[in-house]
Amino acid sequence: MGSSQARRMPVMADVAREAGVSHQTVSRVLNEHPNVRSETRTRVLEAIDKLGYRRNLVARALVTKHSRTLGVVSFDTTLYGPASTVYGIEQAARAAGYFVSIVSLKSIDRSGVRDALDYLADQGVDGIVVVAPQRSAAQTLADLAPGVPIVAVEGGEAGDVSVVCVDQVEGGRLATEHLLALGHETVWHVRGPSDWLEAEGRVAGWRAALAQAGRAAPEPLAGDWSPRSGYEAGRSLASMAGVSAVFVANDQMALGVLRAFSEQGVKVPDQVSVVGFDDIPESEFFSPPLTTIRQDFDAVGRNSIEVLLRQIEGEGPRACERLVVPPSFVVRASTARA
Amino acid sequence: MGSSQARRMPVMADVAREAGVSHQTVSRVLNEHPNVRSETRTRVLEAIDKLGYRRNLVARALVTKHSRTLGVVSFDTTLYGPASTVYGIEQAARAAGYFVSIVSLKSIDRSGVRDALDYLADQGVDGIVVVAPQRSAAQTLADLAPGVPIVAVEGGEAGDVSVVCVDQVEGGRLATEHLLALGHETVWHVRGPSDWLEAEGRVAGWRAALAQAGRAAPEPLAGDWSPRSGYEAGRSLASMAGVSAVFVANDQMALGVLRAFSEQGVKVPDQVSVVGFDDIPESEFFSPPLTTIRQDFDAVGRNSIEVLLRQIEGEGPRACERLVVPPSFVVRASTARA
DNA sequence: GGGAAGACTGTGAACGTTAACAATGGGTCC
DNA sequence: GGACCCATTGTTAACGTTCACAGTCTTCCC
Repeated sequence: MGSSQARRMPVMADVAREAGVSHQTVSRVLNEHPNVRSETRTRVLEAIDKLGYRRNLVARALVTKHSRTLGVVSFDTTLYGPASTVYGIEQAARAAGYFVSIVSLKSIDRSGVRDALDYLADQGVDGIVVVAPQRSAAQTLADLAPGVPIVAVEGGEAGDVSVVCVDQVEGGRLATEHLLALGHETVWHVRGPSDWLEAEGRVAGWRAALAQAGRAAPEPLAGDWSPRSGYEAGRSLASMAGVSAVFVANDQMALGVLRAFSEQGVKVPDQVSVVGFDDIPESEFFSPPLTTIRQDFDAVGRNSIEVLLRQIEGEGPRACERLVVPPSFVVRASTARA
Repeated sequence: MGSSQARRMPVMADVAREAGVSHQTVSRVLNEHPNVRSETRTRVLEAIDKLGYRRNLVARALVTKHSRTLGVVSFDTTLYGPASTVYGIEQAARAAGYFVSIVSLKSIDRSGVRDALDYLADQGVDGIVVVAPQRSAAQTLADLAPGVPIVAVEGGEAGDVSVVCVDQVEGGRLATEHLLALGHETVWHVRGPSDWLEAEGRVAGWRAALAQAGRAAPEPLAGDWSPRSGYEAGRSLASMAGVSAVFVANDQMALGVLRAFSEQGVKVPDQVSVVGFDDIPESEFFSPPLTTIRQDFDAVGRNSIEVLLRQIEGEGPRACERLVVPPSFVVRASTARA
């Protein structure tokens, strides 16, 4: 207290003077260069401590050309899936000593993704993770400003860029096979928006399972991931005859379906079985507790950072990896024998 | 295609040469300095375009001492509240031309917050928003590395640092008064963890409303925000006599309470009325749809950036602001006349 | 026509770090 | 004992931008 603007932050030269060495020796101590006499090292360390010196990472980044910052582009981090993935990414990145700079897109159009990418590249990030599971986003990645490594999460086919994703097709298949195994004649599906690769994958898994069992696939009902859209789909389903099993593409919509059924007096699981997707923390406490497919978002986040760092730090030509995380099945009380 | 490593990025000097001016003139064009002949400006702009030049923000930050990056420290961005707040912050920051660097804490202890703050300060952020509504976090902010402006979201009393928050006490009061107005003798409360300021505020509002109406306040039941803890509290409440109205400190726990009541055959709202807090997207589709207190996380995010920027860009002594966002009341179907 | 004000442009020096290279000193090996 | 190596340290020059200041060229006024 006292001086209005504490005297200027000490720099490396100040530490050097204090310790009676050159600034380069200070730099060497900071960077753990092996060839520094241990007595010198302690002297420098003491000086650093005494002066309260902190290395200026901006200056460092300027000369090394590495910011130790990773960029994350995501769509609507308010949703549980993206939020969890970003969280996993952030944890993994920090553990690896990287900062995380984030851009949340409100809507995904080609130019939005491109802008976000440019924006992050300008800032000098060492690599970028794109959590944007829409087809439109995935395509944009192909023709990106080169030079900065990229990993796509849930990124579809991926011509040129590495991808980490959950096996959505397998998830859809698991859900459907479970319902079929319970003796249901066929399985209805409330799908996610058609622009989303995840939605497509789940539809594909559902179709495949039905086809394999030789059952007809009813027309899927369209949703937009929101509980409301699930509710509306639920009302439609409740009014239709012969619906005994529904696979809903995410837990939020499943909640809406459950609500609609409950309003219409349709008992779950007595009259209709319902399976969701995601396993959000709430699912276990739905009425009834929801049987669902769990995605390990944490693993996705961790893996994407691993792949990205391999690209950043690795030598040689950038191999384009594709890493698939398996989903798992969580049985609760919303499904029953037909 | 072709060169394995595209030739080095052009720098300002390259643009200058191309346009036949000095590097300083290029800088002036980039920074929209008024005294540049418009013909010169176009020439520079063309050169920039032709070369595909992009300004190096790291070098710029080194000399200006401003990174145009804001730090965000948050606790568990997987929860709806923090996620929404961070989202609002990010949108507002980007709109103001700032990058956002984020640190998500797994648990909040004094040293965790301090480390996060140091970490961000090292990176050279121009300001920090701390979304850490625990008392322990709030206290740490007081004795922080000075020099970098800070705003606390949901930060409690705040000796020295600006705070933006939702009026939790008012929220608790609204919920309780609503239930009292419906004719309930008293209102039970499932509270959040005691370390959280938000939990305290809601308890205080609930107590105040009961006291004002001259009613006795039953012992609150402890929860940890999770649906499971709500479920357990719900089981206790279901087994107790004379419970007709419950104010639950967040929607997730309210879901657990609803589930427990449903299992025990307690009808909501016929036998017991329930009010939640947050208004998460799911609440509208609970069984029954939940009456709750809505927090405008978006406004909180926007306001916190406004306050922070005022501190960063404003001249003069840093005024310590306190901005309170009012909660609003959402009536749905989980409450009824006693 | 002399001078001053202002518009426009250029030159050199920061900013704080790491990289590259040079210098010193002590030892080892033959 | 001289060549050579290695550990340790210092010196100088980048990195790519903005800032401070110094020009130059108009223009305008008396």
